[in-house]
Amino acid sequence: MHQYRTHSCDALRITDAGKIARLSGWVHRKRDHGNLLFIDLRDNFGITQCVVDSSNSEFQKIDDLRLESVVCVTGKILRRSDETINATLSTGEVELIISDAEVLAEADPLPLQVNSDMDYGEETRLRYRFLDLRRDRLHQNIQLRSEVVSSIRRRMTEQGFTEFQTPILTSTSPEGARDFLVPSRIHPGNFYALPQAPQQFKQLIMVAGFDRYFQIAPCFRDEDARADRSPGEFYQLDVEMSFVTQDDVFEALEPVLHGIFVEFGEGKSVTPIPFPRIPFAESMLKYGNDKPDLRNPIVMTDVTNVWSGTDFKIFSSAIEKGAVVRAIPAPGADKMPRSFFDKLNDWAREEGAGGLGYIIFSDGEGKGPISKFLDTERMEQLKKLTGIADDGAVFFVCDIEAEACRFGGLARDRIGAELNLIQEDQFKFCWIVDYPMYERDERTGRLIFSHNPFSMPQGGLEALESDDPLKIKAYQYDIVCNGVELSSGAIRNHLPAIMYKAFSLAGYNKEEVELRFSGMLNALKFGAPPHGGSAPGIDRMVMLLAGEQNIREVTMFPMTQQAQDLMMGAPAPVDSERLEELHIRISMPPTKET
RNA sequence: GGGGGUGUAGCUCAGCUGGUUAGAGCGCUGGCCUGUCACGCCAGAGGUCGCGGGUUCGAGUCCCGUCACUCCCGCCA
Repeated sequence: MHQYRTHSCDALRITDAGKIARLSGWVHRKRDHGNLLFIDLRDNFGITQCVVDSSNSEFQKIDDLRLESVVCVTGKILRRSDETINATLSTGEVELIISDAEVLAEADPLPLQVNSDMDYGEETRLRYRFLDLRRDRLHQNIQLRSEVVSSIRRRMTEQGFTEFQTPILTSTSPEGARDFLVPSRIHPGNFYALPQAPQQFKQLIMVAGFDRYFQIAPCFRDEDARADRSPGEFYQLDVEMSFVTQDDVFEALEPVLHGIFVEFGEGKSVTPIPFPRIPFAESMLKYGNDKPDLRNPIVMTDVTNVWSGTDFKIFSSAIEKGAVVRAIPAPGADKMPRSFFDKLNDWAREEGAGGLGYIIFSDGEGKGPISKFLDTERMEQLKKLTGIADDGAVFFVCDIEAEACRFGGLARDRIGAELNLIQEDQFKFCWIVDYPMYERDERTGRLIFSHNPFSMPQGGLEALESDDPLKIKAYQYDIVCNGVELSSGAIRNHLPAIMYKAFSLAGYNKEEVELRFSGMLNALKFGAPPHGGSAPGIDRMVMLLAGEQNIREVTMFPMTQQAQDLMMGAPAPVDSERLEELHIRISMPPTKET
């Protein structure tokens, strides 16, 4: 018989009755009846009830065990009597009658209860992460994550992609986020950087002729955390392909994403292939942002013309100064009480907007404080534009375009949630395409790259030379699911001439570009294939699939919001000898005076 | 860097308008219980009310500061 176990704690069934079995696991729960003791023994796979009574010499040893101690028990498998069957356990028709028991490891009293689904404070959970991970919910989430990653690997490989590793110690990249730096011992005063993403490497892999690359890639960015953003590190399904158009990238990724979400989505419906493609400008107009939650059926429209020149001066004079009015149709809102509209108005004020104007339609007639400013003709136009004609309400946001989009988007989310319009049982995917290549930096007035400086501008060199830079679009795209940005990607700029020109518009001269991107540029000068790719976030995909609101719930060993690992005690000071070796001297920030 | 929330027993929380000895559940320790499955019953131990200062006859409670966790803004392709 095996030293530790003949079966897992999820293996025994009624057909095993009569056998001698050996199980090892954690003491999940004890039910002590004095002379009869039940132990729920748990391992990775499940739970089996084990029984011992006081006539057994092992009784006292087991009776003394605290919860979460590790024990190996051996004994006969018995069919339970009909009244004692536990239908909630897969092993509930049998139990193990303990004849021998060996304590493999004793547990101290627990700082958090493993056998409970109670909410615990984040600090306790992170400090004792190994205990939290034993608990069902987190255990399942991490298991799911592993299965998702395996399935991604299989699906990518089947589509002809090849997995490669790229360096973790690399050079600092001038664009994007703050780098994590690693001091060089051999080169005093010089630093490696951890990759923010394997962006340049994957392009170099294409230049090297490997055609289709993917990697479950760790990415490191020294930026502040959010609920959906780990501090420090996260993982991407990093993808790059040669000789492809934007549509080829979409067609390669859609079946993988669709397949994953069908496989692990537990019956929720998934947007059929091909996913809708929504131009950036259209998304901003209709949804107020570039990561629309399409489970919300509300679509905004521009109704500036409806309000222009009316006697409602708040809107009409703002329009004269360049503001726009966006309508947020709210089907069914005519049935809501007055407090619903007041609450939304209060919320709008808290968000810094002037308020949230509205017109209520019931039986085809417009009512509400501002409806009197619209004559019949304008009212008809409004009904036509918003699709709200007989029953419902229309909310209005009036501001300069960017602010109207932003706030309208928030209001759309809010109203959709309040009216229970969100289709919770769905995964709604879309591509956002045609991002602008450049935007104006509001503080400096300078032209900056909107997204990736390595993206190919639509229209190529000609567009860069003759068009208004702010009108140039890039072959740059995001994939969005249920309002979560999963990835961004692009067809890359593989031509040095276009790269020099693209950077010069953003204020970098040829020398600077060569200095900063020598590796990349050099490679492009020796025959680079047209190529492009994307990089969906693994953590966020698993978050969506697990139905979690927080990325720490799908991360095995996360750090706190302040980027500390409470379990391992990182970051931590190091010995002065280590610092000397690295040619580093600490310069502490001044301590605050009180 | 900024704004909000939380911080009371090992854990989750209650503690009113400032007023006697700060409570409950779980866990822990001891006792009783042979068919439970969140077993039940009895008893006990366990507290720098995050920390520092202030107001007050009196502070868990009010004020100021600070620290930790968290949510958000900035930041982040």
